[in-house]
Amino acid sequence: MTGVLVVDDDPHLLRILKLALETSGYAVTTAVDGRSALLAATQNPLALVILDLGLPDIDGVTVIKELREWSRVPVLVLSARHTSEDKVEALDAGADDYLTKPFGPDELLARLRALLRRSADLQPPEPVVVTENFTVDLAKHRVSREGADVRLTPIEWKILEILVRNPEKLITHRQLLTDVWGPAYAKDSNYLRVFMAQLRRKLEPDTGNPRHLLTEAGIGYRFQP
Amino acid sequence: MTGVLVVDDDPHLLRILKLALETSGYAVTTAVDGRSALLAATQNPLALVILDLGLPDIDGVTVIKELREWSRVPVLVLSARHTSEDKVEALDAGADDYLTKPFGPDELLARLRALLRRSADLQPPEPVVVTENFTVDLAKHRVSREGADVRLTPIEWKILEILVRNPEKLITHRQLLTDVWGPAYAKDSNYLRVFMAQLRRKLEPDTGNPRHLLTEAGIGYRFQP
DNA sequence: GGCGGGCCTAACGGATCCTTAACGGCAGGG
DNA sequence: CCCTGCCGTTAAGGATCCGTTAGGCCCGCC
Repeated sequence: MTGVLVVDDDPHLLRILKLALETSGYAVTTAVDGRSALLAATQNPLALVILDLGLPDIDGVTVIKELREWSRVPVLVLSARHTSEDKVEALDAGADDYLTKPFGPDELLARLRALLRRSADLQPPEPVVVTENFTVDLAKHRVSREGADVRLTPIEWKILEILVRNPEKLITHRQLLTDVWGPAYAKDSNYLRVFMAQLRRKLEPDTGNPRHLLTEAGIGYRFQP
Repeated sequence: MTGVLVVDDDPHLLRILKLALETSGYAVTTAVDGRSALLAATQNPLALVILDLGLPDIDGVTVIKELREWSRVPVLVLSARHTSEDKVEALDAGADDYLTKPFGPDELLARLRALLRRSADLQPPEPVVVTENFTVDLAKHRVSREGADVRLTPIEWKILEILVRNPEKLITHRQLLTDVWGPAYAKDSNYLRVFMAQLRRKLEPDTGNPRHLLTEAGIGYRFQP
């Protein structure tokens, strides 16, 4: 079964789309805003995303950019805005097609078939770790948050890399110190605390209550995806 | 070089399209009817076809179907007909996108980029890399800026080539040094800084604020298309 | 031999980054 | 209640790294 995610804040249109798609044989999941759309995209195996640009919480283009940081799923954009600038912006952000409202259901389904046909035969694995707040691309050595690149210093990156490569696993102070600074610096100092504070300031939404870079008192740190 | 075939029976529109595409860095071949279009498609290595449906000899949809019997090249359809039936027919015949006249050149180029981006996943890495400021032709060993060729020394080219072949990926100093000068020269000196300055002076519009040849302090460099 | 292009070295201002120290919050134990 | 670890945060110094320029060396070419 082909999974399709439909994102629209209009419940009426959402119901119509869901019905039309399901009668055409697709498995449909829905979302009503950008936040929940990105979350749903991480949890379901999707073959295509239909995205309305006019969302209540996040700008639709931002949703595309964030999605594109870790996924290549085809994105078909729906929008009431029909200027060239809007279309160019969405397409260059990573969308695959742009359909202006009002549209006929036949055309939507045809464009959907075209996209699915084109992307039917590719699925390369991606060395990208993603959380709801930031994404880490190990291969490209790059970390971004809310669509924007985050600049990390060499030591910050090294620490983050070690933690991210061992999700949910507890890494001791000693291991981090020797891996980053070398065996000579294995004795505890407060380098680590300083850099963890830096990392959290750059990546965590609430520095006081970290959600992904957790500390295990007296032992070490842990990365929670 | 990214080859694009443009098929249209209106010589005026054809000339406009050809010019717009060439200034964007594509290699354009043209055809004025369906017969010659199918012939041209067999003879040139193409990355994309832009096809006007209103041709004098063969019906456009038939052209798509015939083309699809042996080629998977992305097809972007132009047409004055804007009914759902026309779009569905063309898309289901094998077209990848359907753009109704009149259209803005910006939108056409954006949709073209979207199609090329999608189909680039299957093919080996592109022989031509284009940025808004300069283009690099890996195959022909040439780089041009604002239409004019840029003279690069052998070492400058080697550095640029390595960076461009790994878009957005961070390349460490060590890797650049060993790849360009050999393993013996892996120890840091400042050749690299000198040559990066040279490259930026030749390619970047604002040397002080590089937009494509980015430096990652303490680690290496990154090419941003 | 003169000449020019390409490559390496040296040096300096400026930006970035690492280290260190100091302070406050928090919990547990005396 | 105070004392003591442990952690998080901030700020400032000094060290390191980067970009840039200038000059000298080497080699091929006129």
